[in-house]
Amino acid sequence: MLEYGNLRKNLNPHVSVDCVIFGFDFQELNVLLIEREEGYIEGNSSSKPARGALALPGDHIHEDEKLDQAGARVLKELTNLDNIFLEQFHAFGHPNRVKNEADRKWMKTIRAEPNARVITVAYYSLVRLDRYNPQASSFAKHAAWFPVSDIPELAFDHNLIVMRALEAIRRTLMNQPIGFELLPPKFTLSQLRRLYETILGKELEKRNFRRKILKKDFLIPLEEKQTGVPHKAARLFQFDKEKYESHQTEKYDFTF
Amino acid sequence: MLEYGNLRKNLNPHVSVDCVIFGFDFQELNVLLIEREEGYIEGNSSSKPARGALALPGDHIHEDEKLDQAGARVLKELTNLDNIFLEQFHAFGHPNRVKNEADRKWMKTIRAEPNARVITVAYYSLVRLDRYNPQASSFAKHAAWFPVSDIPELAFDHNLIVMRALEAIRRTLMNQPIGFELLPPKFTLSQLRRLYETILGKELEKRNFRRKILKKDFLIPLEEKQTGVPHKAARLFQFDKEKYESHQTEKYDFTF
DNA sequence: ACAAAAGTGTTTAATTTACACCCATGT
DNA sequence: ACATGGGTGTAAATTAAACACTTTTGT
Repeated sequence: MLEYGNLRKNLNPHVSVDCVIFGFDFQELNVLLIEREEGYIEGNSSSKPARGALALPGDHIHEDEKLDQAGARVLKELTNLDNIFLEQFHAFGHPNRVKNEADRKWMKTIRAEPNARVITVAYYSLVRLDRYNPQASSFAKHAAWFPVSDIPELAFDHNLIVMRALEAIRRTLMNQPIGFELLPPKFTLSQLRRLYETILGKELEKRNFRRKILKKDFLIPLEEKQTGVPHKAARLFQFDKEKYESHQTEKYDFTF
Repeated sequence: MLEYGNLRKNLNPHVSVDCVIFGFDFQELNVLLIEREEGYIEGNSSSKPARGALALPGDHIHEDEKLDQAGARVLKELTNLDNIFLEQFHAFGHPNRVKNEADRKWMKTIRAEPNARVITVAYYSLVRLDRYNPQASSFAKHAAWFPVSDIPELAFDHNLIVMRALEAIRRTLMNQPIGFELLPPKFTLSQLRRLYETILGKELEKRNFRRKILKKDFLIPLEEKQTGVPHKAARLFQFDKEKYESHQTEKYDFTF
């Protein structure tokens, strides 16, 4: 259980982690943001968020905690999910990144050392929306999904962090099959393609995409089909992580 | 000028930067390591480095300094070079990363807070050996190049950091033309190919490499040739950064 | 003359691209 | 019946891979 505000012990006031949690609703790529409130957990969630009242989920690290653990803890506290894809992508440390007036005012209410310079280590995380249960966590009423195409103004340098996370996920998407982390275990090839199109911001030709991705040989075609759709039901596939990892082979190709 | 040891002010004892500085001598990829000595600068450089006496160049950040600035400062102090390729690739923060006995003993002699947990933000840097002048800096006699194929045991978690830097440079080498940062302004295609072969640890076919890299259209062929080589002199080329950046176009391709 | 690396082309296979129609399902 | 997305194949162009001999230079 979390102790909050100035009361928390074993907390390193100089280093934090922030998580850019992505979710895909088959239409858009979304980021989970929290509405910050005085007192961290308690507070009235009914008031409209003021300008800059939204932020990435994050926390200071504990003194005896690895960075990845801290990231996983933040994710767990917010979503109640374990074993979620989570990858560090950049550290942000501008000397004034937590020093603007609005942010400082808020920090004074919740931080032991509100004037300290804070370096943050940023992670991006991929969550299947069907796993995210807003009831599961005490933070839930403070968190909401925002489409990446329309992120509001955020606290600190969090808009920058979201942008960098997007760049990181786009880069990685083509080099590692991370897209599956955003889809349910069984999915259609069109859903997969739309995921790629959404993240890359680019249309992909249906037949060619299908051929390419199936050639990779880590997609297991199921006998199952979609149901309840007002058109021909699509075959469902499963991602075979084992197969991917065993077939994994270094490949070098100039892409510049 | 650097103030050292416990006397340094404005220094953040919780966060450091470390630089993995790569250099290419046309044979091997090398890393610049420093021999750590009590008192940081002063000390006898004639004694043999003891086990674990080598480390990556690094320093704590200053309170008013950006992370990238801190990295550039470390590089500058060690090599007297400005405007060098330098890229952050990972933050390391294991709670015990600076807590082993040998390391702690040494830290007590030079650090204001030897017991503090230190998160380090790691950079890799690419330096042309012809620019590195060992006379230029007061650290020079403490620094030496080591081939990446034979890195000795290093302080802290620096062996891990070097490994991760190598992975990062290999990944980036095929996606961005960073290799040129390791070569003199004028180079032959064989030198360029050997650079790629060395970093990737893999032979590349001469004619195909030549065709591929020339098609990229950012190599300017010069009228000049090599001299003093006991074989047919090769044509020299220059990398045209402007041209690269203008031709720069997003390209998506599955490489998994 | 010899050793050593430079420079050059072609053939074959694999991959990429562009493109259009019928099918199955729910309303 | 109609609207919606599912599913399929081919031809042409491009790119990748494999491969060997002649040239130039210093010793």
